[in-house]
Formats: sequence, C-alpha cells, structure tokens
Amino acid sequence: MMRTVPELPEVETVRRGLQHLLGTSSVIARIELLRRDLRRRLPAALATHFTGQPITALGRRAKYLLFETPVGTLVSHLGMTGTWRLAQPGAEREHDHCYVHLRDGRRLAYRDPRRFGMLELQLPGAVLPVLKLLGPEPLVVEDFHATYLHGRTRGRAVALKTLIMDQRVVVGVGNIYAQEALFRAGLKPARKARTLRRAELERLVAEIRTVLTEAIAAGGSTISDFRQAGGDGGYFQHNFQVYDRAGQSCAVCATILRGGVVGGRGTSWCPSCQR
DNA sequence: CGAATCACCTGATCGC
DNA sequence: TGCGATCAGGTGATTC
Repeated sequence: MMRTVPELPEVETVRRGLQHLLGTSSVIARIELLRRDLRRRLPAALATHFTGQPITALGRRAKYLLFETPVGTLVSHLGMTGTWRLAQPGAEREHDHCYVHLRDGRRLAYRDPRRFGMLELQLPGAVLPVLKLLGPEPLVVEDFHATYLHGRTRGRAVALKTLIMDQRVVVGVGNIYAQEALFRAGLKPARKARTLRRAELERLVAEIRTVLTEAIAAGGSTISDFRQAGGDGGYFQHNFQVYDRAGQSCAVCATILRGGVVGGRGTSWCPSCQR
C-alpha cells in the first residue's frame, strides 16, 4: 500500500481517527515505553505522569498531535514513519515504541520504524520550545494571508519551496503539498521568495489552503491505520499532479515535468505552467 | 545574520 | 539469488 510522509492533512486525519476512537471519556491506565531513543530521548516521566488521567481532547498544532489531559499534554510528532493504532493483545509489532493502555482495556500503540518522531510531555500553562517557534496555521484565514506572507518573503533569497516548508513561516506544509501548491499557483519551486508580486502571493496562499483542504477531505494521502467510516484510507495521492511525476507529462499542458533538487529534497514541476 | 548542507534512521528499490 | 548502494524526507544541528 502506498505510504506518504505525514503532513498536515495526514496528521489531521489521524487526529480525527483518534478522536473518534477515544471519544471524550477515555482514561489512561498507564503508559509503557518500550524504547526511548527516538529522534529525541523520550522523557521517562511519560510513563507515570498521565496515570489515571482522562483524555479530554485530541488536538493538533502544525504536524503535532496533542493528547490533552488535566495534568498536561502528551505531544506526538509522527516524523516520517510514525503511526498510532489500536493494538489489542497479540497485535504487537516490531518498532512499537510506546503503548498507551486505557482503563477500558484497549491499547494505543505508537510505532515508528525510523524513529524520526517524538513524544513529549507539556505541562499545563507551558509551551514546549518546539511549539513556540511555529508559524501560523495555513487554514486559519486571519493568520495566514498574502500580507503576512509578504512580510516573510521580503529580502529573502531562499527558494519559494523552501520558504513554505519552513515551519516558522507557515506550518503543516511538507515536501509533497509544497510541490502541489506551487504547481497549482503556477510558481516555480526555485523562484526566489523576494521576487513574488502581490497577486502571486495571493495565489500561493489560496492554493496552499485549497490543496490542504482537499487533501483533508480525501482523508489525506494514505498513511494511517485509521480509516474514515466505511472507507479504506486516504486517497488524495491519486490527485498528485507533480509529486514524484518528473519525466511524465503535465496534466494541464502535457509538457514533460522536470525533476531536480530544491532545498535538498526531490522536487518536480512543470517548466511551462510554473514561472 | 541568512542560506546551504549534513545527520539522523529504516525499508524499499535498483544495479550488478 | 544475494548484496551493497541509493533514495525517501521532517527537523534540528552545523557549516559557509
């Protein structure tokens, strides 16, 4: 099955799946840490801090999942290969790093083969340093708009694609949706950020928002063990127009899509549609 | 300071 | 068939 790295739509899909599973009355019995050396070392306090606490809400900030409890928040980043799933006895898998045992007997498992993800503990009233640096949510219209983005592009020589993947500028956009949004906006990934005109900034903001919204509606691009009711996982991957399509023809103008490296990552674009 | 590059990690894929 | 090389990329550190 095709897997893609979790960006905002995939994390939001996981959040909804978890929220559906957990409802509003799930209580944590205990947390079991199988190995702590993920991208950052998991705090040992995770194992005991949440014992007996209800999960009052399932939130999301950028690509971080937030398990809210009265004594703090379990913050989870999926990195590139992280997944949450329900794992009943016997369903253990290699690379399961954390089990959240619920009082009703169910067990949530965090699995992450590459260990690029992380779990953190955030106390009430505190904000983790990694969350402090984050830019605006792209789907919050009053926070993310052309005027804001103009301020962040001024004087910046950085490639446009790198800019919109910078989580300090705007959150949730990774290598896939950056490429898709730039294609839709008709902007070349390597374009220097400072050269954008007002109308182009407006298009970029609009297309980032649109592609993320469409992807959320499609349940993301398949990555998760959580499924929408009656569905079989996300299906937005069928809507990719440039991602991983270098050498194939543009869906709009049939020009052969180009491939290269921008910001150290594989990138493809239409040399005709994108300027 | 901003921009570019590297490191982290495992599984899938490719070429010989 | 086997095996080493290569690639994938979110994020934070390092280098230029």
